[in-house]
Amino acid sequence: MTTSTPRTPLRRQSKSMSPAGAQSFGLNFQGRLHGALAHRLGVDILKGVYQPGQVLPNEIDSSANLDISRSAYREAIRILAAKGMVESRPKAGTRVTDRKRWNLLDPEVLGWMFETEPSDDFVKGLFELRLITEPAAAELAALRRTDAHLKIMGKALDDMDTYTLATEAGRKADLDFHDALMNATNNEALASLSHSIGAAVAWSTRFKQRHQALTRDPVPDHRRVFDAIARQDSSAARWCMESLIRMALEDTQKSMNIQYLD
Amino acid sequence: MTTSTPRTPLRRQSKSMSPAGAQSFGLNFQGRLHGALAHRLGVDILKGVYQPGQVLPNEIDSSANLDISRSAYREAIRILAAKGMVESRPKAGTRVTDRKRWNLLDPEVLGWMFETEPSDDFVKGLFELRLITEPAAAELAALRRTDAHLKIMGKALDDMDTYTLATEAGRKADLDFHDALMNATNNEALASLSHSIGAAVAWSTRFKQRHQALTRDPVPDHRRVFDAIARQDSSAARWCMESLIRMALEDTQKSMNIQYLD
DNA sequence: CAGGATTATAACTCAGACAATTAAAAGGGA
DNA sequence: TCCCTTTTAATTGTCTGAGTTATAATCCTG
Repeated sequence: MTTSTPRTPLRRQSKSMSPAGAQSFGLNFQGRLHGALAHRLGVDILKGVYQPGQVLPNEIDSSANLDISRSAYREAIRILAAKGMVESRPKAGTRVTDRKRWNLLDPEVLGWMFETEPSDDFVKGLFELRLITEPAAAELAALRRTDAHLKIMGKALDDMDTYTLATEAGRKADLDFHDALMNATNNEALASLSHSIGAAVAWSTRFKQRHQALTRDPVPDHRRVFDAIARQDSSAARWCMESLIRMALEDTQKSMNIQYLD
Repeated sequence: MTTSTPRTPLRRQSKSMSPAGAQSFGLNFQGRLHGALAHRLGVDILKGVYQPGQVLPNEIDSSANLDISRSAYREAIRILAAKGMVESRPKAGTRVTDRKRWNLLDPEVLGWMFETEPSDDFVKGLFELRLITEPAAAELAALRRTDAHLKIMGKALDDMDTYTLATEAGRKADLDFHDALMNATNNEALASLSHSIGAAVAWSTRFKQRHQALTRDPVPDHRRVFDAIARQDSSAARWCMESLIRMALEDTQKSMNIQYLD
């Protein structure tokens, strides 16, 4: 019943059979042992393998079972603690904190979330949040954007057109667009939030792409937002962004329903 | 020019002069060495003592200078890396990441931010974000709240009345109110965001309190929001929340000597 | 039964060594 | 000269084993 199953080996198998390229572009540097373990534990906590309130086995046993050093184990725990997911005290051990204290909007945590199939409710909530913040952001961007912002957004838009969301380059262009928009709002906090959500959306997009090859072309929607911002029409920017997100939500829901039918 | 000045001693001075109570309720467990160091480095990075792109002195030297072990130092760095503030690679060292990658909405980072006087722009941005999310949240809460939520919010409101924002208990009641409201939205992501912002607002409230003893009584404003949510009047809830935040913003701006009022 | 001393257990800190990674320099061939 | 490969060296990463400190739980005393 414990975590006896080794699953993926956590550490690179000595120096035999190097898979070379594999997936070179790993966003999360989990090439380090502590990172890999934090990743695994984080996903397990999100999946409910370890539940809030539960105390993990102590350092000595855990590190021994995982066949890694205590240092590496401790550093992994430190990472999770920094994200509000565990809390450790002498004598009491390390326990999973209450769900409400988890930093769900941490980009890495969001990534872990989309590692496995996130709950329908969560995805819905995420889009709801997006529907609250991004139209407002578009409105602010329309009022405050400079020509430099416009230039970057235009470039990103073109890239989205040439590559598509099916490619990594295309998804990056999508992110660039939204990032530039956020910078245009001249609001760091808002930008930070949207950066996180954007990452999550990128994950879900990838998800979508995997299960449903053909989706609507997103570029026209984006261009409408762009045009509104370019002519500083704040209310149009808001409205176009809202509609863009609703489209994406629709697509995502469709692809997730399909997913459930499998 | 380097960080030679020892400042606060980072580690408890052996076992002499224990200040006993001091501030017992420390939210951040920085009683641990790695936590204390992460705190200090985090604040320094936010203050610009270490700038984005700059590489920190290597582990060996740093830990030696600070007179702590490499383990403790490394765990501190792990914490900062988890919050997106630094990034370390073999041979290249540990460098402060680009500001855009910092998890500014991490509750701990926000706390560090308010440790020193945060920039006017940042506070303004935070309120702007609050002005976007919280009214929307109030609206959702009005639609989805249960009697259990109402009960908690009512209790918090009473507590806010008896204690005031001048006391820790009063600020906690304020947090409780907002937390309950967020739970009522039935949206985890939104709740997580507001939890972070709430913490920041609590810090700024404390700030406000320090510089300007007499502020408007916030309870009536809160009660209007509560009433609207109780009778499931979503648009009223939105409006009342918006006005509540504008009031708070006004007070904060006054206490911070911010020049540009709208 | 309350409150203070005791104990056992866990995290915490330390020191020193070795391994793995990789940026940068050195070298070699066209 | 330029590009590609090899070597080097600096830094983080990992490991081991030991001692220290905080504290939850227990025991003891009044």
